[in-house]
Amino acid sequence: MTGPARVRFAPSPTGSLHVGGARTALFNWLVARHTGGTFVLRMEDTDRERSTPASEAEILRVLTWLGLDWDEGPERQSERGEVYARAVERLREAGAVYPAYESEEELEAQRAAARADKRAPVVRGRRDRSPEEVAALEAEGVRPVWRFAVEVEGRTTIDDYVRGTVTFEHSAIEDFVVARSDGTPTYNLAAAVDDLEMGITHVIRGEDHISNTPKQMMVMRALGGTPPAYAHVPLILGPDKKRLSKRHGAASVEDLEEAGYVPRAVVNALALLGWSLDDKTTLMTVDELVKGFTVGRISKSPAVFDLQRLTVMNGRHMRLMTADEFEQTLVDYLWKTGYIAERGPGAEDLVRRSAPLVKRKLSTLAEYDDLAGWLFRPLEIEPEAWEVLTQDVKHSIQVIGGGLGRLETLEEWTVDAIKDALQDQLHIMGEAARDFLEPQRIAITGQRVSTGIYESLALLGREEAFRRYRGTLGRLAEIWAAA
RNA sequence: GCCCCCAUCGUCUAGCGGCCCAGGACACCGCCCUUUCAAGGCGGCGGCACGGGUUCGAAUCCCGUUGGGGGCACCA
Repeated sequence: MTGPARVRFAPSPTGSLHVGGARTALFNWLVARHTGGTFVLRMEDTDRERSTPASEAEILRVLTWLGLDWDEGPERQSERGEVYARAVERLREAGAVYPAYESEEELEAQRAAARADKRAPVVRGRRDRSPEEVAALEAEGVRPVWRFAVEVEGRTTIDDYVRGTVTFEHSAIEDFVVARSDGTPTYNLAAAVDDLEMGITHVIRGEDHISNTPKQMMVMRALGGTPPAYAHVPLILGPDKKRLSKRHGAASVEDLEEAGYVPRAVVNALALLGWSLDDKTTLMTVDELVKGFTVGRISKSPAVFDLQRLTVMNGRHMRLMTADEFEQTLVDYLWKTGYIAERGPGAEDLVRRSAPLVKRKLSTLAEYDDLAGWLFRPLEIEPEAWEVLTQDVKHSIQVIGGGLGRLETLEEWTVDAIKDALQDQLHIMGEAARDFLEPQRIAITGQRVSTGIYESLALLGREEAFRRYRGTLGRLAEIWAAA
């Protein structure tokens, strides 16, 4: 593949953007950017029943979130009725299509017969009706569909970038419908006409479309055009090896966004589903992907989508962000999910100040609350943490009291000063670090797992830290007294 | 039933006849580092679906079997 490519992403706006669709969009976008070409966005909304403006808006929003910008469009097939009508007219003049009046029952009978006969279930209408016969049917009010007259002999061969040469015998291809009885175009007509008219050079799409490809090629050729190059990419599967769908959990890009994944990680993970740069590279920036992406390295076999892999990659990408970038990403996410709003004034500031404490520890933005949630509420010791303290009440009181006593002597309240003081104190008391520091953590955060202890104390401020220390000591003292 | 495609560790993959008694990543299991959890470092476990060919030589080529996926609408 050399020179600037004109590629397109052509989703049907009938729902949110799926992981599989997103990857198709990404591959197309990468080819456009890699070759300095053009990325065209086209809405395949000829199905008026299922297509919705809301779905289209959501797809555009998600593509933007992923950073996949388009150069042309969105074109809408629903607005190109005349283009398709003209194409059908040309096909008619060329004798490539014919009006078919067969009833649903007749078609079903044809298919059933073929099946019983162990033949391909192809449907062919009668191409040789006399003008009188047609006139009679029309008089009865029967509206025909227009079918493509597939050559019965021969074959159509796709030269596919990922699959190599794929051949379809015409005998197994039915006379597919090109225009419905109400005059509207079908997918195979509209897609072929658009790919031709929009000057698409490379069609990169899911493997589920491969059996449509010979039909679309026939339409293009009947129209006097030359089909583009094709690359049919393998599908993305769920853990059960079935095509990825909603029932597998997070299957749409929107789900991933809500679950706290960042665009660059999603893009990286998506690119690596069915594509690889070499035998080693896994963590890649968008720029590196653009630079290294080629269709030639797309794999042939379907890939299982592994959320755990994405999660690891997400953590790595977040750690690679600058402090400011991460802070802003976190704040944006927590506003979007309502987290900050629910916590009222001052919450954003607290999130910003705690951002450095969680940057190295998060693998998704949604985990923020697990580590830092304690900052937003009065001390509240979780049961498992309380159990740790009450296993040896006396020891807990000594250690926490020792920590507090030492901290009270501090003149300046900084991370370094706090760290030095507590480290020194644990040595004086002859305690193992773990035995000494875990109670301190629980005393102020109420959690066994949280942001770092020194940083947490510093962030909390002297006064609030002491209040929490004393609160915990008080509760422990009550138990000690009762015992 | 018919047509098309695919087949390397649990998962994502490298491999396009000798560099491979198969390399990397995630997961898993140890160890190190360490204030918990992580992160990071080191090591381990683990795979060429099966059967025939072709070849001096096959994960790589051919055939078959098995398994998996996709398609078969006046849906896209």
